[in-house]
Amino acid sequence: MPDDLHSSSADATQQRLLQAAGEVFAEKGFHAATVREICARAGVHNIAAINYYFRDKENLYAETLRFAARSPLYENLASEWPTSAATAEKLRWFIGLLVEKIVLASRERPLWHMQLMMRELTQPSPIGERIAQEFIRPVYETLWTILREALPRDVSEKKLHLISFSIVGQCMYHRIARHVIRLIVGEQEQNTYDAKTLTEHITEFSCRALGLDRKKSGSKSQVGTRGGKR
Amino acid sequence: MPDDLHSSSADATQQRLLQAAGEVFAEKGFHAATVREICARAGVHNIAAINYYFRDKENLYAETLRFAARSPLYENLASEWPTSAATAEKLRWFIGLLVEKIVLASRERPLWHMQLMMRELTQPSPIGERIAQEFIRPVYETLWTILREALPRDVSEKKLHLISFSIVGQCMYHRIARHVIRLIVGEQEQNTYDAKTLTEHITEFSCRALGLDRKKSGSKSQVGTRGGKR
DNA sequence: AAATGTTTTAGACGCATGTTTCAATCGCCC
DNA sequence: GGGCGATTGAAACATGCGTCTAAAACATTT
Repeated sequence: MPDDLHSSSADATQQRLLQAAGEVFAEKGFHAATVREICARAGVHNIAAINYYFRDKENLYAETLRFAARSPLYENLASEWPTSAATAEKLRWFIGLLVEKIVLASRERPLWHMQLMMRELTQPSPIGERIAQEFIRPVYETLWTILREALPRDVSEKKLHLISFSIVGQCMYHRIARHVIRLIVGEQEQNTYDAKTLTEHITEFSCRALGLDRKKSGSKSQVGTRGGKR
Repeated sequence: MPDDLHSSSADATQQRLLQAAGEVFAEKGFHAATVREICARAGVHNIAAINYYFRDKENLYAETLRFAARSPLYENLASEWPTSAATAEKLRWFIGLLVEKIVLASRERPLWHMQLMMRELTQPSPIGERIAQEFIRPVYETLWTILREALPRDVSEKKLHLISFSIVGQCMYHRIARHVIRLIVGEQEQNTYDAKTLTEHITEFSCRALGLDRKKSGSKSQVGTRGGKR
């Protein structure tokens, strides 16, 4: 028999605890989550392990949040920037990133990462406030850069803020209010809201609102509301 | 001395408990809220009052949610419908209603009503799931009616859903992510986001996206992104 | 094989929670 | 004024929580 058969071999219990804690915290929140349930889901038979590996429950929570913050979103924001593309295409790239990395559960990463982060963003706790702030800032700064380039110079900073909230709000709503959306359209249709569909819709909606053409970086638009089938 | 001077005269302790419970539940959530803090904030010196007037903590929570659901939003949705106005004006009326009654704290009603409702909508609990569902349904049905009239007939139902989520998402984001917004623009600027400002921006943004004119119920639009100061 | 540092186990601890109990008090009607 | 239901008061209850302690089991090195 292979020597890595017994349960606690390669996958250190510390990492299993972090994984399980992330899931439970994301589902139930800090207070409703119990260390006993976390240990049970991690397959750890004793609850003292949390105090052994992590100091206490609060530190465990902060650690899971730190882990979730190390998302691939960061690297994408920094590296894969399409510098040469038209402004409308940059906006599509940004919206696609938000939808793919935050809104929808990606196959590469477990879904509790962004669930937990959203929880901290909508209801910040003293424990993870800082972490969540440092997570969300670069997102808006990236969007600002794109919008500054896309819009006329005389657009006020306040208007720019409102526009960015309109765009980010559209994206985030599909994660934050996913229970409401499921209620309205049913689980079946919600499953058809994949990354491509949402990105296409929100980009189209926003570009028309801003008068951005999809081909060049001009500021005039061509309208005509034909949604059609998809 | 007047006979209604003592603290527990006209304002029944039951109502003070409901009010206090609503505030605490809205701020901290069901689990983090304690009956002792609720009683303290209500000025009730003994904690058994909660089990006396309301059966238990869960029922108290459901009762506060029921109270919050009886919002003036309902009456407005049913009665003050501007039937004769242009479709763009109907959309502005709807957005204005959402912003005023849900997003911003109105003077007429305490702010915990919608705080609590948003909490239940974003993270539904078995206790209040039904109440929250019955609250949000009419909102979307009203928006559907407006959009159906405003958009061409060949717009698919799925597209209509996506559009409605784009509009509602823009509005709700200012309540759900108000901590993020405060972080981004600062508390000072956030205070300038009054009902009029938000309604105007979201209406303009959405009407342009849909190609709706602001005067007639036509489907052509006139663009030119001039934000300017407000 | 012995020693040493690391991890796991079992159990108990103190504390805060929601709930219950029962007596005391108040308001009101006959 | 006495009787009586409704309300309030104070204390105690059981339970579940996060944390701690100390010994056992394990792994690794000497």
